[in-house]
Amino acid sequence: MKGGTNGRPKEGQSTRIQSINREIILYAALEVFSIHGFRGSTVDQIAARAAMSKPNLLYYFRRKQDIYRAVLEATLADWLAPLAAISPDGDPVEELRRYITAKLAMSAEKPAASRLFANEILSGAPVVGDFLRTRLKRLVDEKAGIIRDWVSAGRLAPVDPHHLIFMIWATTQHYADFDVQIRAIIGSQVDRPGFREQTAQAVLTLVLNGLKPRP
Amino acid sequence: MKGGTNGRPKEGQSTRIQSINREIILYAALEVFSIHGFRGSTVDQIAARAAMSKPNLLYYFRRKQDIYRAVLEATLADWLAPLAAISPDGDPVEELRRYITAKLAMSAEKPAASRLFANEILSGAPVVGDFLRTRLKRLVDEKAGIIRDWVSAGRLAPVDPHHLIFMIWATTQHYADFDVQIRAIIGSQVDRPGFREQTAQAVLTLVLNGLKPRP
Amino acid sequence: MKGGTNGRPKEGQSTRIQSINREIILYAALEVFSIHGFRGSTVDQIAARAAMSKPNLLYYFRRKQDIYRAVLEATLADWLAPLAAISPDGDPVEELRRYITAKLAMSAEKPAASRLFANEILSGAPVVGDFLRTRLKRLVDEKAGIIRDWVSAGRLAPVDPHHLIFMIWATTQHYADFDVQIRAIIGSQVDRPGFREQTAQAVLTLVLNGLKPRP
Amino acid sequence: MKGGTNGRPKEGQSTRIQSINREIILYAALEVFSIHGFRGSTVDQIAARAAMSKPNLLYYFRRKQDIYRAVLEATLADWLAPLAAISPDGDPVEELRRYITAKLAMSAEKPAASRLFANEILSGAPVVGDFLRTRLKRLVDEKAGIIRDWVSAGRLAPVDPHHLIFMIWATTQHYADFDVQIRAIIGSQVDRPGFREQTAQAVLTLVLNGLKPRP
DNA sequence: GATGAATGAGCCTTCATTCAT
DNA sequence: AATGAATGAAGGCTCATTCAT
Repeated sequence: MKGGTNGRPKEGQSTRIQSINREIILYAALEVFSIHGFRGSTVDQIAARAAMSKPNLLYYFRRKQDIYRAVLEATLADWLAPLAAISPDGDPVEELRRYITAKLAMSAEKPAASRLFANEILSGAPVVGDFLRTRLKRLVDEKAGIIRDWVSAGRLAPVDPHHLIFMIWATTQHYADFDVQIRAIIGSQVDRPGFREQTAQAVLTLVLNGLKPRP
Repeated sequence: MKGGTNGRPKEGQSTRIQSINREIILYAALEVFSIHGFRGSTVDQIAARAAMSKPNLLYYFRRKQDIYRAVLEATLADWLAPLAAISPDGDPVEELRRYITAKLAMSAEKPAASRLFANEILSGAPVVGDFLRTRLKRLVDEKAGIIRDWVSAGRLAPVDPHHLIFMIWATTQHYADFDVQIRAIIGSQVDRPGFREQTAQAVLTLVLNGLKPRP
Repeated sequence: MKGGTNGRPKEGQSTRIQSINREIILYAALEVFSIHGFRGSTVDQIAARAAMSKPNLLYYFRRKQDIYRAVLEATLADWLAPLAAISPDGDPVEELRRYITAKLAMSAEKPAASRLFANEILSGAPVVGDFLRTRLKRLVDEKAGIIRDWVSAGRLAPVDPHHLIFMIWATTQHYADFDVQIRAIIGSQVDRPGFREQTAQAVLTLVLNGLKPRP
Repeated sequence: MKGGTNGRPKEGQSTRIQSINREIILYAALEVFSIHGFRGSTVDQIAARAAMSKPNLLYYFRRKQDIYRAVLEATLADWLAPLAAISPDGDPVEELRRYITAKLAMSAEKPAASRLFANEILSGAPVVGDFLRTRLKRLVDEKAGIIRDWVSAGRLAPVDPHHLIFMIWATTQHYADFDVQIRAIIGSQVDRPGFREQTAQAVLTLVLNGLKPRP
């Protein structure tokens, strides 16, 4: 019997079925936590979504918190990737266009991840607080530096780099986090084929050119 | 000749102490619900914040749901006001500037209200769903029409009106909803005196002028 | 201010409005207790039926138990009267006929009283237990003696007096206590004008003559 | 692949320990409900009697109502059996003698069941109301028809069949429902060995022969 | 690797009762 | 004589977690 005295799966060594089940659980948990938040979600709900008995689920993750933490961590990596990709060597507008497009794609493809994160932050970031203050801050500050340089070089309009980043986050994530509201207002056209491209177009135009008509 | 079921305060007539306590409760509930969401909040927490015994709190609002609904409704009115104020007769840029400024002010002054709303939407809008599909949609569609006219007249750059409104919502509310994250990244300068104006400046510049340097 | 230092009404001295309100309360309490029993009834229900505020009701009867006790006691007197009226000097059949008729009349006119009593006994007679073991037992034993004498004298068929009394109680009270069941079976004819007389006729025939055809 | 909401035992399949515990609970619930009625009983009381923790009890029956309903239904079958056994082909007096004897036996052996039923009816039959109006009514009407035929054939004294049935119910159940009162009056002789037979003797004599001395 | 059974803690809500006016 | 306001003590039910198999 692998995995220690009580057969509970340790990370590192894991059979095929173990890692499969972990995936199933994490996926189910994401769906549930992203809607109801940590306290509003129940282990039962997650177990039901994972088509698994509750004790079996707790065999893989001993505590509700553990599942939550695992889902969040699995999400954070994806979260950082697009921002990390911004390079000081590219063309400023092109780099930002790519970043915005990537974030919008994530919102469309993994809305649950975005909502999970939003919920966590709204609750005061009890779990990812540390991450925000350390890794995220470092990364953001670094990229803000790049943007500042671009502005100094006259390659971007004079904007505060941090506010720019916040604005991009807000705008792109909004389409995932406030999906219900958007649907309530513009209806099912959200599900039409071209909607994503149209959205990207609108957001990019706005962020890059602004509202004032250019001569 | 009363004959009520429990001497619970009747709607319509209310004594001084009643309306005071109602206010206290709603204020406390806003604080609690805005952080933990509906399911994550407990009546105990609210009662504690209201410095009131739990049964006394339930003397004013029979059910947790009733409190939640009342807080939300009290919030929605404020919510609509700035958008409703956009007038077709004003200068487009000026009207939008005023709108954005007003929304940023609300985010700064009543962040809890914004978070409460965000939580409700994230949970699928179980309570305000109807409101979104009716009153909000009507109002947004009306204002979108105004913006469309401005664009047609060449007084605004060609933008999709709905996406513009979403973008403004996202950006302005972000400062309330993701406050914790913003603080984690740019630290306590959030609390410095001029921060609000500086934020407004940055957002307005971005939304109005865009990123690309203007010649 | 009559009635002592705190104005609570003492028995003995009472203003007109006080005794009126007491009556109203007792009447309302009878209706409620007779259906839901002591524990199943709430002061609220009684107050609502009495068209009175709860604190005002408790101004007259300090505790729920007090109301219950008062209603029961008010009922017991009526309860005993018909049995007490059985006289050793009358004709046996005539005396019993009168008794049965009187009990049936009470069932029809004051079904709630009968049900209240039934509920109390079903619950183990926590309040009237003493009464049963003392006053009621004395009275029943006395009347049983009379019946026994009648039997000895050959004026009644040889029956056990106690069982006879129980049977009369059971049969007559049944029409009040199990009213719902009777209605479910024989429907609304219960409310037809002649039903009471018809019932009396049937019960008397049975008790007096029995099932076997008489030659 | 279970995926249930809470690992609550499914109907249909049940392990040994499940059916044992269900029995224990139903038995305990019968004792409690029969004395205090539905509203007057607490899940705590039942759990205590069943020597089980409250949540464990609720693991088997999710709601207090479910337990109540289950106990009642388990009782109703027994309830109908003796009446259903009356056959048109037997001797009328003999059939009724058997019925009365059977009902008295049930009262003596399962007094709690009788009291449970009495409590339910007194409360207005909120749960068994439907049963009374359908299955019970059908059965009673059928048997009433048989009795009516017997009367027509001169094999029974002229009695109203429904009132006869009510009288038998009343009389036989009285010994269970009003046990406390009977004990208060005739004391502990209730527990003496021959009491049951003596009661049966008395009731049968009365119902069959009536009070008037036969020549 | 999986599940049925069990439980302590907590949460929403009701209710009898009291206090102050 | 009456009522609005307040509260402690349950009571029904849920839920994360553990135990045993």
